[in-house]
Amino acid sequence: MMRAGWNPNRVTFINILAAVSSLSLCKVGQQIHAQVIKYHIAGDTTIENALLACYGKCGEMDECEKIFSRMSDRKDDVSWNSMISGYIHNELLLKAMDLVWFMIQRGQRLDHFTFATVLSACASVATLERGMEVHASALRACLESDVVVGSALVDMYSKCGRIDYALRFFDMMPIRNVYSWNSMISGYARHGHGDKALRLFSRMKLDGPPPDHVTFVGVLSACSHAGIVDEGFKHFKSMSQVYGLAPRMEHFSCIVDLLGRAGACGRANGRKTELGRKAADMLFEMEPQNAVNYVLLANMYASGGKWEDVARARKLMREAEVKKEAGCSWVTMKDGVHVFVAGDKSHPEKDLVYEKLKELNQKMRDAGYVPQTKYALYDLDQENKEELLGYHSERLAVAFVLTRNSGLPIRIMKNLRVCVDCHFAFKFISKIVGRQIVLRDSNRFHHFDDGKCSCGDYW
DNA sequence: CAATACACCG
Repeated sequence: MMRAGWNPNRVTFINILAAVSSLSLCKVGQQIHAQVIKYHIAGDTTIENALLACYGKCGEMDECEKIFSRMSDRKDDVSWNSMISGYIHNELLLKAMDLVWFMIQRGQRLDHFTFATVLSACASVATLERGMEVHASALRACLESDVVVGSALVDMYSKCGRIDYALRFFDMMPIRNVYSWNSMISGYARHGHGDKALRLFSRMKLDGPPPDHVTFVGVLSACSHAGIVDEGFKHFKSMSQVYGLAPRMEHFSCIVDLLGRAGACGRANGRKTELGRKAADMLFEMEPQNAVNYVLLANMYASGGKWEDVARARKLMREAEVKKEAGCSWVTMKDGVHVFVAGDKSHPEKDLVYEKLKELNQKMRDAGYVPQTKYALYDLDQENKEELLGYHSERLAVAFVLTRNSGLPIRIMKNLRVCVDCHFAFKFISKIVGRQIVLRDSNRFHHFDDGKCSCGDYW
């Protein structure tokens, strides 16, 4: 266009910046920024907003802050919202919340974009208390019946462990879109209510919007969490055959997981294992650096007792040199959020925590607890295995909560899946201390009460 | 120009 002698104007730049930010092309964004200055349109609010969105998606919040402060009275709602969502996408939640708080204090009206973004932040860190405050603000702003805010609320309540509130709200919504239905179906899946998820899916097919690929992620994961293999396959087939939706990577993941969890590959299900292996191959091709795919395949074989295949999957993973995230757990107390990592010695009350853990361990052993070391995939001797298992982050978190007095359910959040041993231990702990424990792992919610877990030991 | 839903997770 420029070679042909045309000059770009603000509309050109708005569109270019939108394209660049959707691709997260940071370097290109900077070049466009330079051009914007050259063409003397850097003081245009829409252009500045597009730059904020672009830098935010590229992880350049420092640059956003510079632009934002330069904008002074040119800022509009979009500028504020872009900053908030930029902070949230870059995991700067405190800064995002500070900005929201600042907006409220200066009497600025929050719109449905702000609420949706802030609720997704509450959902992602699972802070129910804050989520409910945001809900109350949305109510005051008369945005509670907005479908975008409503869907975000359903998701927030489900991810914060209150599937009951999620359903109550879902049922009250005057208008529901595909996001609302998907949030509720995935919520049921996350809480292990496979039957309810499938029933809601049937209802959606009757009088809801047409299901999309996300709906099927929810449906398939619901089947996986509840161990419903055959019906899961039926839905997987209907996805392409009835709804014309081509299966994506995430659907193949669900299928591999479904087979693994149900232990189908050890049984007379050779064809399905074959499908699982093919699905895994496709995943490796699509994202060879994602550790999760290797773990999935290994789990599928492990559940069927195919140990040589497990070893082979793990070897593949080593060869691909993939890395995994470190595990941590956190709890919200009156004095704030406390984070723990395995074997952590950094907490200010660590002495009390370890003392409590020691006391718990003794009581657990007296009650018949034996460390489930055979499920730990470390190549270590028995003693070391027990040592490592005994100090997983969720144990530190539960011990920490128990050093403080209260009768409320103990709510613990963890970024990875709970291991067999910790799951076993938590059942004992719930009985010994007579407290309900709600553990949200990366996968789902576990409700421990009086020596039992709501997942029925299947997760 | 900003927004909500998504499986897997030593």
